[in-house]
Amino acid sequence: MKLELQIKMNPSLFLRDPEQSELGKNIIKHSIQLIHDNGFEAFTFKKLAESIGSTEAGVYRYFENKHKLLVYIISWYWGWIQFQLNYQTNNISDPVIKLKKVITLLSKNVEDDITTGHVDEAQLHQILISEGSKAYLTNHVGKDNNQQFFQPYKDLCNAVGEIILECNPKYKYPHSLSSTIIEIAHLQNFFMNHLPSLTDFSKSKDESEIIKYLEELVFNTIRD
Amino acid sequence: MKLELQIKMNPSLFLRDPEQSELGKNIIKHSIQLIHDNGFEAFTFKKLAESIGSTEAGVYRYFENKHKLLVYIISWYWGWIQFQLNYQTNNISDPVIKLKKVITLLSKNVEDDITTGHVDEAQLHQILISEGSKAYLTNHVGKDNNQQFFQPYKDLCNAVGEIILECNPKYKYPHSLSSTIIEIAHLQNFFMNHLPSLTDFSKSKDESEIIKYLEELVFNTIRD
DNA sequence: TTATTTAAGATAGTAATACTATTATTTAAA
DNA sequence: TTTAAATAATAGTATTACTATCTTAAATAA
Repeated sequence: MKLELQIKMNPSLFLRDPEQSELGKNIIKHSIQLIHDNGFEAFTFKKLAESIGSTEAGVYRYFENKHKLLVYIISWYWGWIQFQLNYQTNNISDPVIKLKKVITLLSKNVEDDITTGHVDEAQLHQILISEGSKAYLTNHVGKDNNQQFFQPYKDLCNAVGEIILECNPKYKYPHSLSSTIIEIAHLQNFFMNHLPSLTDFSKSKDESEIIKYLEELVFNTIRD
Repeated sequence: MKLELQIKMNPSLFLRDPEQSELGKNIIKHSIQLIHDNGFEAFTFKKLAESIGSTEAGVYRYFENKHKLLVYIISWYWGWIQFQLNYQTNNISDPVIKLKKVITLLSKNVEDDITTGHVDEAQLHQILISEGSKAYLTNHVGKDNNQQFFQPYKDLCNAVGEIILECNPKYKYPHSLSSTIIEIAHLQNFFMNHLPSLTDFSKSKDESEIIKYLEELVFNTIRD
C-alpha cells in the first residue's frame, strides 16, 4: 500500500478542490513550477493554462484569482512543514534539541518529498522565500485573515511558540520570536543569494550559516 | 532663510527629476498618499494622474513604471532615516545608547517632518511596513541591485552594522543582525496590527513593546 | 524682442491582464 | 440508458501598462 500525505486545506481558498482531479493537480503542479521560475508578478492564469494544455476558463473553475492560488500553495507548504515538525520532533523530550530542529527545518533548503506526487517541495520552499510575504502584505489582509486563510501559518507559529516556552517558561515573547525565526530564516536566505551585503554569509552562501546565526540569536534571547 | 532637507537620489530611478518641478513633487506627494491608502497593487499611473489633475502620459515622463516609483520613494525614506540616524546619534559616544536609538528610530511610528514639504514621513513609514519588501522581492532584483537601486538601504544596514561592532567588535553577524532589526521592526508592526496572534503585542498594540522585544533580542545576542 | 527649446496637457491607440459568459463535448454517476 | 457534471473551445469586456503624437504654454537665449 502506498501512503500519500494529504494536507487538509481551507475550502474557502478554492472553488473546486484541486486534489480531486487531474486538472486540479496539474494546476497546482504547474503553478508551483511557473511561480518558481518567473515569480508571482509574471504569473498569469493564461500562461498557466497554456503550460497545462488547458484553458484559462478551466483554471478559473478551480481558483477565483491568482492571489487565492498563491495563498493555497503557501498554506499547503505550512501544513507540510507542520507535519515535518511533528514528525521530526516526535519522541524528543529536550526542548532545546526540538527548537534546533525547528530552526534547521525552516532554514535548510528542502528536498522534494516523493510522498506528495504533484508538489515539488524544494521549489515550494524557494517560492516561500521570494513570494511568501506577498500572501499577507495586501490591502485585504484583514478579510483574508477573517476567512482563516493564514491558519496554517498561525498554527505553526503557535507550535514553535510552545517549544520556546518549554525552553524557558518565563520568556515573554514566544509568538514574536516564533514569527521572527520563520521570517528571518527566509529573508536571510533571500538576502544571502540576492543582496549579499545585507548579510554575513555572502562568501559561503551556505544555509548552515543562517542556522548558526539564528541559533545564537534565539538561544541567547530566551536564556534567562 | 528656510532650510530644506534634500536627499540625493539615484538618477537611474527616474526619467525626469521629480524634485525639479511642481508636477514632479505632486507625483511624489500623491503617490505616497495613494499607495498608503489603497496599497501598491491597486496603485496605477492613471489613478495617480487623476488625483493630481494631470495625465497618465505626464506621469510616464517622470517614471518608467510604478515599480521604479516605489523604489524611488522607498530609497528616499531610507535616505531620510539615515539622516535622522546621523542627527540623533551625533555626539553620543556610548554605542549601546546609539544602538537603542536606532532600534527606536526604526520601530516607532514616525511623525511628519515639516522640513520636507511634499513628503509625509508618517505615511511613508506605513508604506515601508506594508510594501517595503516588494521593492526587492521581484524577479529582477539582481538587475535592480546592479543599478544600485538598494544603495540607501545597504548604507543604512552598514551604518547600523558599524554601531553593532562598536558594541561588540567580536560579534560575527553585524550585517545580518542589522537587516534583521530593520525588517523585524516593520514586520512585527504589521503583524501586531493585522495578524496579532503572530506577536505578543496584540493587547497593547504599542510600538514600545516591539522596541523592548528587539532590544532584548539584540543585546542578548551581541553580548559576548 | 523674437526665436527656440522644454515641459506639460490633450488625445489616441495597443498589447496584455484579469476576468465573465456561452456553447459544445466528453466523462462519470444514477 | 439517462442525466448530470466536468472540461474544452471560443468570445468578449474592463482595466492596466504602456507608447505615440500633436498642441499649447512657459521659460530661456540670441
